[in-house]
Amino acid sequence: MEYGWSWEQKTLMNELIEGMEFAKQLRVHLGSKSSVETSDVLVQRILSSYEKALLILKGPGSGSTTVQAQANIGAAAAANWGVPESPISINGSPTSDDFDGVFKDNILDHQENSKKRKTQPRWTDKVRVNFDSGLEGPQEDGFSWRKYGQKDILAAKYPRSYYRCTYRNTQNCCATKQVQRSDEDPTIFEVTYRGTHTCSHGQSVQSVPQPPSPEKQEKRLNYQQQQQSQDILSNLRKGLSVNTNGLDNREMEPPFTFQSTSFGYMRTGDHCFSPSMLDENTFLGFSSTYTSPSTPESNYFLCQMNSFGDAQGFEASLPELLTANNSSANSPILNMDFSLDPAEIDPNFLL
DNA sequence: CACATTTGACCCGT
DNA sequence: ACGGGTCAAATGTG
Repeated sequence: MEYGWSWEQKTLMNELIEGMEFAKQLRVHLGSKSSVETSDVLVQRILSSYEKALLILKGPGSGSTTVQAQANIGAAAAANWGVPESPISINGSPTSDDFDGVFKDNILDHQENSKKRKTQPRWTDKVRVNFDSGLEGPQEDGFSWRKYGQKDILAAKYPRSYYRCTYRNTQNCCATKQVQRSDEDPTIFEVTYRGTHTCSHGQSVQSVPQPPSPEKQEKRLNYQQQQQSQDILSNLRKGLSVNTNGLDNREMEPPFTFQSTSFGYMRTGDHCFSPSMLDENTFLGFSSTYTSPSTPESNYFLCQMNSFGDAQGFEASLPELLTANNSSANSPILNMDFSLDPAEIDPNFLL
């Protein structure tokens, strides 16, 4: 659908430009040693913009994709185990059908849901958990998921967990995901996403305050965002080094929630890039929007790129990657003429 | 109290 | 009929 593409392009363009602007502002602010709060806000806005842009690029894709990442898992007390998440798995453009399914079918009724299930975009990521490393607690990808079921799968050794967006009811956000631990390699989790988020929460944490809402979840999110801000800055100052603490490695139900952030992913077979490759000291595994208040410490995914040509991402510098991205992208969106000059971005600008 | 998780039951597609 | 996916009451948590 051309209309769809046009809309996506516009939105993507805006997000990228916005993100770049915020990045520039942040650099200025950092240079002038402005307040932590200002930097904090800017960081959030940057990440928000890029994540939204990537979300657009991600699209539903077709078929399954594979992403492997090493997550630093921390021990968590709760019995709920989190899941590796990769909300931003760039996988080309969505089909119009996919988007129609997501944006139009908001009526929650069983038959509609069944119908929707078929038309919703769906993609799978594989995330590897590094059990040697630790994770303090649940981490999320910026989306807020709520577990609504668990099922033993016939052919699978481990149960499959079902999650849906927390804001399904309040915002008709029908995104869901399934998490299945791999039989062969228990450190790998296959996360199947269905639908895209239409909610205004989670990944797209806006610098603009959430619209005043009577819903209690809003309050909670605000608190979480504050936590995020603190964590983000904290991590930035620490150079975002990987945090690894003990992990309670349970057989069936890892008591952790970990996440791969939208920055930590790339999907196999795609020509897209992962922002986490931009600078392993700054962006790598940087969760800009995790919403769990229980996870002050971040855990990061060290992505093992399965693709991006030769999986050399970690060695590449930001400018190189940006150049590569521009040249390798065959997405019309990426070919848009926005003046992203690699030289303008200091790979360490966030440090 | 308000949220999330657990888990058995139910629904639906194959 | 079977298995995967979802619902919803019970339960847990802060």
